Amino acid sequence: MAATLTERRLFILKIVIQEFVETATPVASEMLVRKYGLGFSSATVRNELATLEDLGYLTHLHTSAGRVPTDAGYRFFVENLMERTSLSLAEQRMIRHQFYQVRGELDQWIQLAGAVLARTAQNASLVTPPRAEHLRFKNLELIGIHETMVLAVLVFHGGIVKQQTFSPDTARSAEDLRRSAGRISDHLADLTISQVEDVIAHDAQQLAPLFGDFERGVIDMVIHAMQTFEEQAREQIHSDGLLEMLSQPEFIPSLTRDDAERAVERLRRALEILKSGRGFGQLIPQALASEGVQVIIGGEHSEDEMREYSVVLARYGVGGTVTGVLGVIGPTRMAYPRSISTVRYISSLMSNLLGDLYAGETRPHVEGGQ
Amino acid sequence: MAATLTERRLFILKIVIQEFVETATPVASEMLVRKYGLGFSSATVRNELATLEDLGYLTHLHTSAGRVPTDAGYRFFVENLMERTSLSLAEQRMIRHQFYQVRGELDQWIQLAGAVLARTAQNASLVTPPRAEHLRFKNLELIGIHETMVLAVLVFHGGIVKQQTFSPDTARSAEDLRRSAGRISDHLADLTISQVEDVIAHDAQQLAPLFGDFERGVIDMVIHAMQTFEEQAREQIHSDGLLEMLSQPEFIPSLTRDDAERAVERLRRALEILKSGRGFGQLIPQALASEGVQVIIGGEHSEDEMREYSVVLARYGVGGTVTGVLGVIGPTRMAYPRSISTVRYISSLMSNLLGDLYAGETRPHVEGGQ
DNA sequence: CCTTAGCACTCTCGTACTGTGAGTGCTAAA
DNA sequence: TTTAGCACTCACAGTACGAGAGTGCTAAGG
Repeated sequence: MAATLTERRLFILKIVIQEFVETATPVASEMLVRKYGLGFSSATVRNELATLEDLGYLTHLHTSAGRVPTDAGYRFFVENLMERTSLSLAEQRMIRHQFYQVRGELDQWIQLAGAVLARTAQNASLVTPPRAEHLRFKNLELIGIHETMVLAVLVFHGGIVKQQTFSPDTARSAEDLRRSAGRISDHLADLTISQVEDVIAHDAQQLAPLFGDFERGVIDMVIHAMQTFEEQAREQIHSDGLLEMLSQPEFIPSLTRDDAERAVERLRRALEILKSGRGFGQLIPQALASEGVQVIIGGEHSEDEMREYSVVLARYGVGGTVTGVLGVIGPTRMAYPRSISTVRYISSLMSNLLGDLYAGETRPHVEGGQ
Repeated sequence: MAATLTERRLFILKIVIQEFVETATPVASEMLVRKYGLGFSSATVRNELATLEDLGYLTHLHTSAGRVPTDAGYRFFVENLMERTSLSLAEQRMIRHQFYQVRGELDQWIQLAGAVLARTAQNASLVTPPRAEHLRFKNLELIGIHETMVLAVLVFHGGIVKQQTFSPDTARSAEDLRRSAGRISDHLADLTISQVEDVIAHDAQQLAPLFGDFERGVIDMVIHAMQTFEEQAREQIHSDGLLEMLSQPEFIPSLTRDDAERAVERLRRALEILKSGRGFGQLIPQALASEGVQVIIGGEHSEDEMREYSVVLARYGVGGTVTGVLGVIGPTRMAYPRSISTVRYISSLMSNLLGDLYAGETRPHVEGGQ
């Protein structure tokens, strides 16, 4: 039972997994011998395969089919067998160039990160916007659109901007609006929601002369906007690369009836997972609390719907304050080395970009730097 | 040959289409007689069906299958047979309520419009943001994030906001930034891109004393930002409701082999169409130039990839200046009355909402108004 | 002339059966 | 310990067949 993992067995396990990842078909003993010019016969390989199966790293779908890695097999591969590579310098340069094209536009970074992850890892990707735990107010601008409509531009620390229109009870001049905005900005500068609420609650008397009905209304709106914005931010997950993932063989039905049916079902499920974000909901906070690249393989997920998928995640951001999560999701049969190096590279790239937005924070250096 | 369209034939055509839209299975003569209590036999119906087939409104997949509408059949139905309904008041109220929840947030309107269209019409939806043909500058705000990083908030007419960060060569105080922003805002107010360019090119001498290197740099950035923003806006198509569309029977494979395969293929195609926006690219400008609800059915599309789909589109917006397009896309077997009334309602709702943002423009009144 | 009952014909769909090929597991010998 | 040999298993594709649905046509009836 308790067979040992000889050098040869490790090697066979490794090539079985690599082979399966590449071809998506169960791998046979004979084939390994031929393709890799192994110095021993297929019967020997079969014996080894049987042992690896006993150890739980491989399985059989049915008696006369080739071997397929189990989740445990992938886990072992990721932990002990695969070589840690980096993206090629050419790829790195190309990616950096794309980010350079949209310099200065945070929203675009996120979109681009998703697109690049998907294309590079040939799987779906997910990116959450970088967010501080709590929004910190920085500045408010009020711009009259017409007599009864005002555009409020709220700026928060970290270059986060939110716009919101509202119609005040009484018309106000541009000058009035500017003054009001200035007064409010001065008083709320650098505060979080709860601090804003505190200030308003406690200093009501002192503020009364400065803040009329209009200003009170605006502040209420600011609080409301910050609250909903924080809530949205917590849940917001950009996903991309659906098509890339769907071009994986798992989703391309062979000619047999039930496989086609299963493929459609898988497809629909995958869609639901990506669209709703259910399935990796809990993964995000978990990843936010970790360092380095996280890999969650198939059955290791806590949700059933995810047990056919693996996720490669990494935190990115500056220091411990403004962070987001990005990663790749795909079938458990995934090119882990590539996914991992992609996620690692993009996350450090994004960290660097964000670093430029924040002064005085520690700034990790990206491989092959910018 | 040149058979006439008697009252009875029209009625039969109508119920055939309604039946097929509802059940997604070819409709048989016997079944019509039973279900609709027709006063004549199935043989008679068969004769009539044959005539309608001669006229090009129906087809046969093979000899012994029920009738299926052709594109021409749907077209005739939409034009002459279907009764124009409106969404129920309850639905209208529910939808208005949802929009009320996100009042003041233009981005959310678009997202919500897409979601509501999809859910109500049970198909995919597409929405382009409302855009003026040309951005018109309104206001610029410069906010220092730290010594070497400045956040620029550009506000355009129509409440459109764009943010952009950049790092100036030399550090500047908050007061400096405000003054620069003010000067630039004053000079560029209400201008389009080309006008901005003109001003800069022609008034170089006069402006020289006011605008130093820093201001020139900022203005260049503003021009660049406006350009890319306009380009992006032209191409931007939000789509939603992929899942709703995919729950249509067209995408749910029956148990037969080739059908399953075809379903997967359809699915993949649909995805590509929605993701890339190819396929209805030309439809958008076309819809922008038209009034009312446009229906494009199957083979009427100019692209082959779209010939299995129908699109129901409408322009929305204020006057002729700030407009967008929204609509529904799904299999040609579509509940046209419902899709059309949904699109009609949402488009007038969006027009109304936008109307509040623009003073002095004509403002069409939405059914059951807000 | 329109309607309809009757019936033959066509085509799909599901099932059952079969041969083939790939690949394993085991055994016995080297 | 390795390996040749072989029986065994199982998916897969092709074929055949019966059942069922629905049409188209024809001939009779109003």
